[in-house]
Amino acid sequence: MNNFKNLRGTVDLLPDQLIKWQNVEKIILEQLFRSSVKEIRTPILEMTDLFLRGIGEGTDVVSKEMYTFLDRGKRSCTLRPEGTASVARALIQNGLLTKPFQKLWYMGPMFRYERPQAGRQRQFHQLGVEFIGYESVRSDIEIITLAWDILEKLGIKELNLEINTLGDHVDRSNFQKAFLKWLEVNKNSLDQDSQRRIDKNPLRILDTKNIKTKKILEDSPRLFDFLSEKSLDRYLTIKEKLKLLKIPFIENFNLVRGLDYYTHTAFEITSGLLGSQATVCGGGRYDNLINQMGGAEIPAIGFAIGLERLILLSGNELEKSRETDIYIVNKGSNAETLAMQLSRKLRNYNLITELDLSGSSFSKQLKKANKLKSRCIIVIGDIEALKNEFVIRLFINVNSKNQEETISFGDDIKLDNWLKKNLLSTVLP
RNA sequence: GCGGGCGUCGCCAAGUGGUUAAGGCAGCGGCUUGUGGCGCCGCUAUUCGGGGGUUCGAAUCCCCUCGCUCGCCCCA
Repeated sequence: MNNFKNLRGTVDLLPDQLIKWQNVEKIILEQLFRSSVKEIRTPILEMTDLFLRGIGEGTDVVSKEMYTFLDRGKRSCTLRPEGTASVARALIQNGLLTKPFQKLWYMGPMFRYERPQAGRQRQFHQLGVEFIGYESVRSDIEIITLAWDILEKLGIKELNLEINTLGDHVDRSNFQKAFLKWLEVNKNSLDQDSQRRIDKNPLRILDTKNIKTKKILEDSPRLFDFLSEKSLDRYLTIKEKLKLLKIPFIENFNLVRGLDYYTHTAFEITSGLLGSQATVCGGGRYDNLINQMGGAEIPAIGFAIGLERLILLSGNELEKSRETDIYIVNKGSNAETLAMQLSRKLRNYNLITELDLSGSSFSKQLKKANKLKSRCIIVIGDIEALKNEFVIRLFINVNSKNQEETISFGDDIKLDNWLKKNLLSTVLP
Protein backbone atom coordinates (compact mmCIF):
# COMPACT_ATOMS: atom_id res chain seq x y z
CA MET A 1 0.00 0.00 0.00
CA ASN A 2 1.95 2.90 -1.32
CA ASN A 3 -1.04 5.16 -1.68
CA PHE A 4 -1.48 8.38 0.14
CA LYS A 5 -3.71 8.47 3.14
CA ASN A 6 -5.27 11.27 5.06
CA LEU A 7 -3.65 12.24 8.34
CA ARG A 8 -4.89 10.55 11.47
CA GLY A 9 -7.87 12.26 12.99
CA THR A 10 -8.87 13.96 9.75
CA VAL A 11 -11.72 12.76 7.57
CA ASP A 12 -12.93 13.14 4.03
CA LEU A 13 -16.54 14.19 3.83
CA LEU A 14 -17.98 12.48 0.78
CA PRO A 15 -20.86 13.63 -1.42
CA ASP A 16 -23.45 11.38 0.20
CA GLN A 17 -22.56 12.54 3.69
CA LEU A 18 -22.46 16.17 2.70
CA ILE A 19 -26.15 16.18 1.89
CA LYS A 20 -26.77 15.91 5.61
CA TRP A 21 -24.13 18.50 6.41
CA GLN A 22 -25.63 20.95 3.98
CA ASN A 23 -29.11 20.43 5.33
CA VAL A 24 -27.92 20.89 8.89
CA GLU A 25 -25.96 24.00 7.96
CA LYS A 26 -28.94 25.41 6.13
CA ILE A 27 -31.15 25.13 9.18
CA ILE A 28 -28.47 26.64 11.39
CA LEU A 29 -27.80 29.56 9.08
CA GLU A 30 -31.48 30.29 8.78
CA GLN A 31 -31.90 30.41 12.53
CA LEU A 32 -28.87 32.68 12.91
CA PHE A 33 -30.13 34.96 10.18
CA ARG A 34 -33.50 35.24 11.85
CA SER A 35 -31.79 35.98 15.14
CA SER A 36 -29.83 38.89 13.65
CA VAL A 37 -26.49 37.24 14.16
CA LYS A 38 -23.85 38.25 11.60
CA GLU A 39 -21.05 36.16 10.21
CA ILE A 40 -17.36 36.75 10.83
CA ARG A 41 -14.49 34.81 9.28
CA THR A 42 -11.04 34.79 10.76
CA PRO A 43 -7.93 32.90 9.63
CA ILE A 44 -7.51 29.29 10.58
CA LEU A 45 -3.86 30.01 11.27
CA GLU A 46 -2.85 32.40 14.04
CA MET A 47 0.18 33.34 16.08
CA THR A 48 0.66 30.79 18.83
CA ASP A 49 0.76 33.53 21.47
CA LEU A 50 -2.84 34.42 20.74
CA PHE A 51 -4.00 31.12 22.13
CA LEU A 52 -1.48 31.03 24.97
CA ARG A 53 -2.78 34.37 26.20
CA GLY A 54 -6.39 33.88 25.25
CA ILE A 55 -7.15 30.35 26.31
CA GLY A 56 -4.64 30.04 29.14
CA GLU A 57 -1.39 28.13 29.37
CA GLY A 58 -2.62 25.82 32.10
CA THR A 59 -5.44 24.41 30.00
CA ASP A 60 -5.23 21.01 28.36
CA VAL A 61 -6.03 22.52 25.01
CA VAL A 62 -2.99 24.74 25.08
CA SER A 63 -0.59 22.55 26.98
CA LYS A 64 -0.96 19.39 24.97
CA GLU A 65 -3.42 19.65 22.12
CA MET A 66 -2.28 22.41 19.81
CA TYR A 67 -1.06 22.00 16.27
CA THR A 68 1.91 24.33 16.49
CA PHE A 69 4.80 24.75 14.08
CA LEU A 70 7.38 27.27 12.95
CA ASP A 71 6.80 28.87 9.58
CA ARG A 72 9.56 29.82 7.18
CA GLY A 73 10.04 33.09 9.00
CA LYS A 74 10.56 31.14 12.24
CA ARG A 75 7.32 32.47 13.68
CA SER A 76 5.41 30.11 15.90
CA CYS A 77 2.03 29.48 14.30
CA THR A 78 -0.92 27.43 15.47
CA LEU A 79 -3.94 26.00 13.72
CA ARG A 80 -6.81 27.37 15.75
CA PRO A 81 -8.10 25.02 18.45
CA GLU A 82 -11.19 27.18 18.99
CA GLY A 83 -12.66 30.40 17.67
CA THR A 84 -13.25 32.84 20.46
CA ALA A 85 -9.69 34.11 20.82
CA SER A 86 -9.48 34.77 17.08
CA VAL A 87 -12.73 36.68 17.07
CA ALA A 88 -11.60 38.81 19.99
CA ARG A 89 -8.34 39.51 18.21
CA ALA A 90 -10.08 40.43 14.98
CA LEU A 91 -12.43 42.85 16.72
CA ILE A 92 -9.60 44.57 18.56
CA GLN A 93 -7.36 44.72 15.53
CA ASN A 94 -10.03 46.06 13.18
CA GLY A 95 -11.29 48.64 15.59
CA LEU A 96 -14.74 47.11 15.71
CA LEU A 97 -15.06 47.43 19.44
CA THR A 98 -16.27 50.97 19.05
CA LYS A 99 -19.57 49.36 18.15
CA PRO A 100 -21.22 48.76 21.48
CA PHE A 101 -23.07 45.57 20.63
CA GLN A 102 -22.33 42.83 18.15
CA LYS A 103 -23.74 39.39 17.62
CA LEU A 104 -21.42 37.23 15.57
CA TRP A 105 -21.17 33.68 14.31
CA TYR A 106 -18.52 31.65 12.56
CA MET A 107 -18.33 28.14 11.28
CA GLY A 108 -15.31 26.16 10.26
CA PRO A 109 -12.56 23.72 11.06
CA MET A 110 -10.74 23.61 14.38
CA PHE A 111 -7.68 21.54 15.24
CA ARG A 112 -6.71 19.71 18.38
CA TYR A 113 -4.02 17.10 18.56
CA GLU A 114 -5.70 14.28 20.48
CA ARG A 115 -6.29 10.59 20.08
CA PRO A 116 -9.33 10.28 17.87
CA GLN A 117 -12.35 8.34 19.01
CA ALA A 118 -16.09 8.35 18.53
CA GLY A 119 -17.19 11.97 18.21
CA ARG A 120 -13.66 13.29 18.36
CA GLN A 121 -11.29 14.17 15.58
CA ARG A 122 -8.13 16.20 15.21
CA GLN A 123 -9.74 18.37 12.59
CA PHE A 124 -13.34 18.98 13.50
CA HIS A 125 -15.87 21.69 12.86
CA GLN A 126 -17.53 24.15 15.12
CA LEU A 127 -20.26 26.66 14.89
CA GLY A 128 -19.44 29.47 17.27
CA VAL A 129 -21.66 32.34 18.33
CA GLU A 130 -20.38 35.32 20.30
CA PHE A 131 -22.38 38.19 21.73
CA ILE A 132 -19.87 40.97 22.17
CA GLY A 133 -20.46 43.96 24.46
CA TYR A 134 -23.48 42.45 26.14
CA GLU A 135 -23.45 42.51 29.89
CA SER A 136 -27.12 42.08 30.70
CA VAL A 137 -28.52 38.94 32.20
CA ARG A 138 -30.86 38.79 29.28
CA SER A 139 -27.94 38.29 26.92
CA ASP A 140 -27.07 35.13 28.85
CA ILE A 141 -30.60 33.89 28.49
CA GLU A 142 -30.73 34.87 24.85
CA ILE A 143 -27.59 33.01 23.93
CA ILE A 144 -28.59 29.86 25.78
CA THR A 145 -31.96 30.08 24.08
CA LEU A 146 -30.33 30.48 20.70
CA ALA A 147 -28.20 27.37 21.22
CA TRP A 148 -31.20 25.46 22.46
CA ASP A 149 -33.39 26.53 19.57
CA ILE A 150 -30.84 25.59 16.96
CA LEU A 151 -30.66 22.11 18.40
CA GLU A 152 -34.40 21.94 18.59
CA LYS A 153 -34.86 23.15 15.00
CA LEU A 154 -32.66 20.26 13.96
CA GLY A 155 -35.04 17.91 15.69
CA ILE A 156 -32.49 16.69 18.19
CA LYS A 157 -34.01 14.96 21.17
CA GLU A 158 -32.76 13.86 24.54
CA LEU A 159 -30.66 16.88 25.29
CA ASN A 160 -29.57 18.03 28.71
CA LEU A 161 -28.72 21.61 29.44
CA GLU A 162 -26.42 22.02 32.40
CA ILE A 163 -25.66 25.37 33.88
CA ASN A 164 -23.40 26.78 36.53
CA THR A 165 -21.85 30.05 37.54
CA LEU A 166 -18.19 30.70 38.05
CA GLY A 167 -18.62 34.15 39.55
CA ASP A 168 -16.51 37.11 38.56
CA HIS A 169 -12.76 37.10 38.92
CA VAL A 170 -12.94 38.39 42.50
CA ASP A 171 -15.35 35.66 43.55
CA ARG A 172 -13.20 33.16 41.85
CA SER A 173 -9.93 34.16 43.38
CA ASN A 174 -11.51 34.23 46.86
CA PHE A 175 -12.81 30.77 46.30
CA GLN A 176 -9.57 29.56 44.85
CA LYS A 177 -7.68 30.63 47.96
CA ALA A 178 -10.02 28.71 50.21
CA PHE A 179 -10.08 25.76 47.87
CA LEU A 180 -6.31 25.58 47.64
CA LYS A 181 -6.09 25.59 51.40
CA TRP A 182 -8.51 22.71 51.55
CA LEU A 183 -6.66 20.89 48.80
CA GLU A 184 -3.39 21.08 50.72
CA VAL A 185 -5.00 19.34 53.65
CA ASN A 186 -6.74 16.71 51.56
CA LYS A 187 -4.13 16.31 48.89
CA ASN A 188 -3.26 12.72 49.69
CA SER A 189 -6.82 11.51 49.41
CA LEU A 190 -7.14 12.72 45.83
CA ASP A 191 -6.45 10.74 42.68
CA GLN A 192 -3.22 11.40 40.82
CA ASP A 193 -4.74 13.49 38.07
CA SER A 194 -6.35 15.80 40.53
CA GLN A 195 -3.16 16.11 42.54
CA ARG A 196 -1.33 17.15 39.43
CA ARG A 197 -3.93 19.80 38.76
CA ILE A 198 -3.53 21.51 42.11
CA ASP A 199 -0.75 23.66 40.72
CA LYS A 200 -1.83 23.81 37.15
CA ASN A 201 -5.56 24.31 37.13
CA PRO A 202 -7.20 23.67 40.49
CA LEU A 203 -10.71 24.58 39.39
CA ARG A 204 -10.79 21.68 37.00
CA ILE A 205 -10.48 19.28 39.92
CA LEU A 206 -14.14 20.02 40.54
CA ASP A 207 -14.95 18.38 37.24
CA THR A 208 -13.16 15.12 38.01
CA LYS A 209 -14.70 11.86 36.94
CA ASN A 210 -12.91 9.94 39.66
CA ILE A 211 -15.61 8.59 41.96
CA LYS A 212 -13.49 8.58 45.09
CA THR A 213 -12.36 12.13 44.54
CA LYS A 214 -15.92 13.17 43.82
CA LYS A 215 -16.96 11.81 47.17
CA ILE A 216 -14.18 13.64 48.99
CA LEU A 217 -14.97 16.86 47.16
CA GLU A 218 -18.41 16.87 48.71
CA ASP A 219 -16.85 18.36 51.83
CA SER A 220 -14.73 20.93 50.03
CA PRO A 221 -15.54 24.65 49.98
CA ARG A 222 -18.01 25.50 47.27
CA LEU A 223 -17.61 28.26 44.77
CA PHE A 224 -21.25 28.99 45.16
CA ASP A 225 -20.68 30.18 48.72
CA PHE A 226 -18.11 32.72 47.58
CA LEU A 227 -20.33 34.49 45.08
CA SER A 228 -20.89 38.16 45.62
CA GLU A 229 -24.46 39.27 45.99
CA LYS A 230 -24.40 40.58 42.46
CA SER A 231 -23.06 37.36 40.99
CA LEU A 232 -25.54 35.30 42.91
CA ASP A 233 -28.39 37.50 41.85
CA ARG A 234 -27.37 37.16 38.25
CA TYR A 235 -27.34 33.40 38.49
CA LEU A 236 -30.70 33.21 40.20
CA THR A 237 -32.24 35.44 37.57
CA ILE A 238 -30.97 33.21 34.81
CA LYS A 239 -32.51 30.17 36.42
CA GLU A 240 -35.79 31.95 36.90
CA LYS A 241 -35.97 33.17 33.30
CA LEU A 242 -35.05 29.81 31.86
CA LYS A 243 -37.95 28.36 33.77
CA LEU A 244 -40.25 31.02 32.40
CA LEU A 245 -39.07 30.23 28.88
CA LYS A 246 -39.68 26.55 29.55
CA ILE A 247 -36.12 25.58 28.74
CA PRO A 248 -35.31 22.63 30.97
CA PHE A 249 -31.94 22.66 32.71
CA ILE A 250 -30.08 21.08 35.52
CA GLU A 251 -27.61 22.76 37.82
CA ASN A 252 -24.14 21.30 37.87
CA PHE A 253 -21.86 23.01 40.36
CA ASN A 254 -18.94 21.03 39.04
CA LEU A 255 -19.28 22.36 35.54
CA VAL A 256 -16.11 24.38 35.16
CA ARG A 257 -15.19 24.10 31.49
CA GLY A 258 -11.74 23.77 30.13
CA LEU A 259 -10.80 27.25 29.07
CA ASP A 260 -9.54 29.89 31.48
CA TYR A 261 -11.47 32.82 30.16
CA TYR A 262 -14.91 31.97 31.45
CA THR A 263 -16.67 34.05 34.11
CA HIS A 264 -20.15 33.90 35.57
CA THR A 265 -22.41 31.77 33.41
CA ALA A 266 -21.08 28.46 32.11
CA PHE A 267 -23.26 25.99 30.31
CA GLU A 268 -23.08 22.78 28.39
CA ILE A 269 -25.57 20.82 26.37
CA THR A 270 -25.00 17.09 26.30
CA SER A 271 -26.67 14.07 24.83
CA GLY A 272 -26.66 10.58 26.22
CA LEU A 273 -26.75 9.28 22.67
CA LEU A 274 -23.19 10.34 21.96
CA GLY A 275 -21.34 7.91 24.18
CA SER A 276 -18.41 9.21 26.11
CA GLN A 277 -17.96 12.42 24.13
CA ALA A 278 -21.33 13.71 25.16
CA THR A 279 -20.98 17.45 24.84
CA VAL A 280 -22.62 18.96 21.77
CA CYS A 281 -22.50 22.54 22.88
CA GLY A 282 -20.39 24.37 25.40
CA GLY A 283 -20.35 28.01 26.27
CA GLY A 284 -20.20 30.72 28.80
CA ARG A 285 -19.48 34.30 29.66
CA TYR A 286 -16.03 35.78 29.25
CA ASP A 287 -16.06 39.29 30.58
CA ASN A 288 -12.30 39.62 30.97
CA LEU A 289 -11.00 38.03 27.80
CA ILE A 290 -11.07 41.04 25.50
CA ASN A 291 -9.44 43.22 28.09
CA GLN A 292 -6.83 40.58 28.78
CA MET A 293 -6.01 40.50 25.12
CA GLY A 294 -5.43 44.21 24.94
CA GLY A 295 -8.90 45.54 24.21
CA ALA A 296 -11.14 47.61 26.38
CA GLU A 297 -13.12 46.07 29.21
CA ILE A 298 -15.86 44.60 27.16
CA PRO A 299 -18.13 41.85 28.42
CA ALA A 300 -19.14 39.01 26.14
CA ILE A 301 -20.76 35.62 26.08
CA GLY A 302 -20.71 32.83 23.55
CA PHE A 303 -20.99 29.15 22.77
CA ALA A 304 -19.67 26.61 20.34
CA ILE A 305 -21.45 23.63 18.85
CA GLY A 306 -19.50 20.66 17.55
CA LEU A 307 -20.79 19.96 14.07
CA GLU A 308 -19.63 16.36 13.83
CA ARG A 309 -21.50 15.55 17.01
CA LEU A 310 -24.46 17.50 15.77
CA ILE A 311 -24.51 15.45 12.59
CA LEU A 312 -24.38 12.25 14.64
CA LEU A 313 -27.45 13.38 16.55
CA SER A 314 -29.45 14.72 13.64
CA GLY A 315 -32.13 12.51 12.20
CA ASN A 316 -31.70 10.70 8.92
CA GLU A 317 -34.54 12.63 7.32
CA LEU A 318 -31.83 15.24 6.74
CA GLU A 319 -29.89 12.79 4.60
CA LYS A 320 -32.41 12.99 1.83
CA SER A 321 -31.75 15.26 -1.06
CA ARG A 322 -33.80 16.27 -4.04
CA GLU A 323 -33.49 13.86 -6.90
CA THR A 324 -32.86 14.71 -10.50
CA ASP A 325 -35.80 16.42 -12.18
CA ILE A 326 -34.78 16.11 -15.79
CA TYR A 327 -32.29 13.74 -17.36
CA ILE A 328 -31.33 14.64 -20.89
CA VAL A 329 -30.65 11.59 -23.01
CA ASN A 330 -28.74 12.60 -26.11
CA LYS A 331 -26.68 10.97 -28.86
CA GLY A 332 -25.29 12.17 -32.17
CA SER A 333 -23.35 15.37 -32.77
CA ASN A 334 -26.21 17.66 -33.76
CA ALA A 335 -28.34 16.25 -30.99
CA GLU A 336 -25.58 16.80 -28.46
CA THR A 337 -25.29 20.47 -29.33
CA LEU A 338 -29.03 20.96 -29.09
CA ALA A 339 -29.03 19.11 -25.77
CA MET A 340 -26.43 21.44 -24.34
CA GLN A 341 -28.45 24.47 -25.32
CA LEU A 342 -31.57 22.98 -23.86
CA SER A 343 -29.96 22.06 -20.57
CA ARG A 344 -28.80 25.65 -20.09
CA LYS A 345 -32.31 26.86 -20.66
CA LEU A 346 -33.75 24.35 -18.20
CA ARG A 347 -31.35 25.37 -15.50
CA ASN A 348 -32.99 28.76 -15.43
CA TYR A 349 -35.94 27.02 -13.89
CA ASN A 350 -35.60 25.75 -10.36
CA LEU A 351 -34.98 22.28 -11.72
CA ILE A 352 -32.15 19.82 -11.27
CA THR A 353 -31.06 18.96 -14.76
CA GLU A 354 -28.51 16.38 -15.75
CA LEU A 355 -27.13 16.34 -19.23
CA ASP A 356 -25.77 12.93 -20.17
CA LEU A 357 -22.18 13.35 -21.29
CA SER A 358 -21.30 9.73 -21.81
CA GLY A 359 -22.23 9.32 -25.45
CA SER A 360 -23.26 5.76 -24.67
CA SER A 361 -26.29 3.99 -26.04
CA PHE A 362 -29.85 5.15 -25.47
CA SER A 363 -30.44 2.08 -23.37
CA LYS A 364 -27.49 2.90 -21.11
CA GLN A 365 -28.54 6.49 -20.74
CA LEU A 366 -32.09 5.52 -19.89
CA LYS A 367 -30.82 3.08 -17.30
CA LYS A 368 -28.79 5.83 -15.76
CA ALA A 369 -31.79 8.13 -15.66
CA ASN A 370 -33.75 5.41 -13.99
CA LYS A 371 -31.06 4.76 -11.42
CA LEU A 372 -31.04 8.46 -10.56
CA LYS A 373 -34.80 8.34 -10.12
CA SER A 374 -35.13 11.22 -12.49
CA ARG A 375 -38.67 12.52 -12.56
CA CYS A 376 -38.60 13.21 -16.24
CA ILE A 377 -36.42 12.61 -19.27
CA ILE A 378 -35.78 14.42 -22.49
CA VAL A 379 -34.62 12.42 -25.48
CA ILE A 380 -32.73 13.96 -28.36
CA GLY A 381 -31.23 11.70 -31.01
CA ASP A 382 -30.42 12.09 -34.69
CA ILE A 383 -34.04 11.73 -35.67
CA GLU A 384 -35.18 14.46 -33.30
CA ALA A 385 -32.27 16.69 -34.21
CA LEU A 386 -33.16 16.41 -37.86
CA LYS A 387 -36.69 17.57 -37.13
CA ASN A 388 -35.41 20.18 -34.68
CA GLU A 389 -37.46 18.82 -31.82
CA PHE A 390 -37.16 16.80 -28.64
CA VAL A 391 -39.24 14.33 -26.69
CA ILE A 392 -40.03 15.01 -23.08
CA ARG A 393 -41.54 12.28 -20.95
CA LEU A 394 -42.58 11.78 -17.37
CA PHE A 395 -40.43 9.04 -15.95
CA ILE A 396 -42.22 8.07 -12.79
CA ASN A 397 -42.96 4.50 -13.88
CA VAL A 398 -42.23 2.28 -16.81
CA ASN A 399 -45.63 2.82 -18.34
CA SER A 400 -45.58 6.58 -18.36
CA LYS A 401 -44.70 6.62 -22.03
CA ASN A 402 -48.13 7.89 -22.79
CA GLN A 403 -47.39 11.05 -20.87
CA GLU A 404 -44.82 12.21 -23.33
CA GLU A 405 -44.79 15.17 -25.59
CA THR A 406 -42.81 16.24 -28.61
CA ILE A 407 -41.73 19.84 -28.53
CA SER A 408 -39.95 21.90 -31.17
CA PHE A 409 -36.81 23.76 -30.26
CA GLY A 410 -37.86 27.35 -29.85
CA ASP A 411 -41.40 26.57 -28.77
CA ASP A 412 -40.72 27.92 -25.29
CA ILE A 413 -44.37 28.38 -24.50
CA LYS A 414 -45.14 24.73 -24.99
CA LEU A 415 -42.10 23.71 -22.94
CA ASP A 416 -43.05 26.15 -20.24
CA ASN A 417 -46.57 24.80 -20.05
CA TRP A 418 -45.43 21.22 -19.93
CA LEU A 419 -42.99 21.92 -17.11
CA LYS A 420 -45.57 23.88 -15.15
CA LYS A 421 -48.11 21.14 -15.49
CA ASN A 422 -45.87 18.19 -14.78
CA LEU A 423 -42.86 19.28 -12.73
CA LEU A 424 -42.88 22.78 -11.37
CA SER A 425 -46.04 22.37 -9.37
CA THR A 426 -44.33 19.86 -7.10
CA VAL A 427 -40.76 21.15 -6.98
CA LEU A 428 -39.50 21.83 -3.50
CA PRO A 429 -38.53 25.38 -2.62
C1' G B 1 0.50 9.89 26.54
C1' C B 2 -1.83 5.07 28.60
C1' G B 3 -5.19 0.63 28.07
C1' G B 4 -8.66 -3.00 25.09
C1' G B 5 -10.46 -4.74 20.11
C1' C B 6 -9.60 -5.19 14.82
C1' G B 7 -7.09 -5.11 9.75
C1' U B 8 -9.20 -10.61 3.41
C1' C B 9 -11.83 -6.44 -3.60
C1' G B 10 -15.05 0.26 -3.44
C1' C B 11 -18.61 -1.83 0.77
C1' C B 12 -20.37 -6.25 3.77
C1' A B 13 -17.98 -10.62 4.54
C1' A B 14 -16.48 -16.74 4.40
C1' G B 15 -11.92 -19.07 5.10
C1' U B 16 -8.19 -20.38 11.18
C1' G B 17 -1.47 -24.51 8.09
C1' G B 18 -2.09 -27.85 2.11
C1' U B 19 -1.13 -25.72 -4.33
C1' U B 20 -8.31 -22.47 -7.90
C1' A B 21 -8.89 -17.10 -1.63
C1' A B 22 -16.43 -18.63 -1.12
C1' G B 23 -20.62 -15.50 -1.40
C1' G B 24 -23.56 -10.89 -1.39
C1' C B 25 -23.93 -5.58 -2.64
C1' A B 26 -21.95 -1.93 -5.81
C1' G B 27 -19.36 -1.39 -10.66
C1' C B 28 -18.50 -2.77 -15.82
C1' G B 29 -19.91 -5.53 -20.39
C1' G B 30 -23.64 -8.50 -22.90
C1' C B 31 -28.65 -10.79 -23.91
C1' U B 32 -31.50 -5.69 -25.91
C1' U B 33 -25.65 -1.28 -31.27
C1' G B 34 -32.62 4.38 -30.76
C1' U B 35 -35.48 3.57 -25.28
C1' G B 36 -36.14 2.37 -18.39
C1' G B 37 -38.03 -2.31 -14.35
C1' C B 38 -37.17 -7.53 -13.55
C1' G B 39 -34.36 -11.63 -15.14
C1' C B 40 -30.26 -14.27 -17.12
C1' C B 41 -24.94 -14.63 -18.67
C1' G B 42 -20.02 -12.93 -18.19
C1' C B 43 -15.93 -9.76 -16.00
C1' U B 44 -13.76 -7.57 -11.50
C1' A B 45 -8.12 -9.74 -5.00
C1' U B 46 -1.19 -13.61 -8.86
C1' U B 47 -3.34 -11.96 -3.15
C1' C B 48 -5.21 -11.49 2.45
C1' G B 49 -2.44 -3.52 5.94
C1' G B 50 3.29 -3.68 5.48
C1' G B 51 8.09 -6.11 6.68
C1' G B 52 10.68 -10.25 8.61
C1' G B 53 10.66 -15.28 10.59
C1' U B 54 8.92 -20.65 11.39
C1' U B 55 7.49 -24.51 7.70
C1' C B 56 8.16 -28.90 2.17
C1' G B 57 3.87 -25.45 2.29
C1' A B 58 0.98 -19.48 5.64
C1' A B 59 -4.54 -15.12 4.76
C1' U B 60 -4.16 -18.81 8.64
C1' C B 61 1.54 -19.73 13.68
C1' C B 62 5.54 -16.15 15.83
C1' C B 63 8.00 -11.21 16.01
C1' C B 64 8.18 -6.17 14.55
C1' U B 65 5.73 -2.16 12.29
C1' C B 66 1.76 0.77 10.30
C1' G B 67 -3.25 1.91 10.29
C1' C B 68 -8.22 1.86 12.11
C1' U B 69 -11.43 1.58 16.23
C1' C B 70 -13.25 1.85 21.31
C1' G B 71 -12.12 3.60 26.16
C1' C B 72 -9.03 6.77 29.87
C1' C B 73 -7.48 11.96 30.11
C1' C B 74 -9.84 16.22 28.05
C1' C B 75 -13.14 18.59 25.02
C1' A B 76 -16.91 20.27 20.36
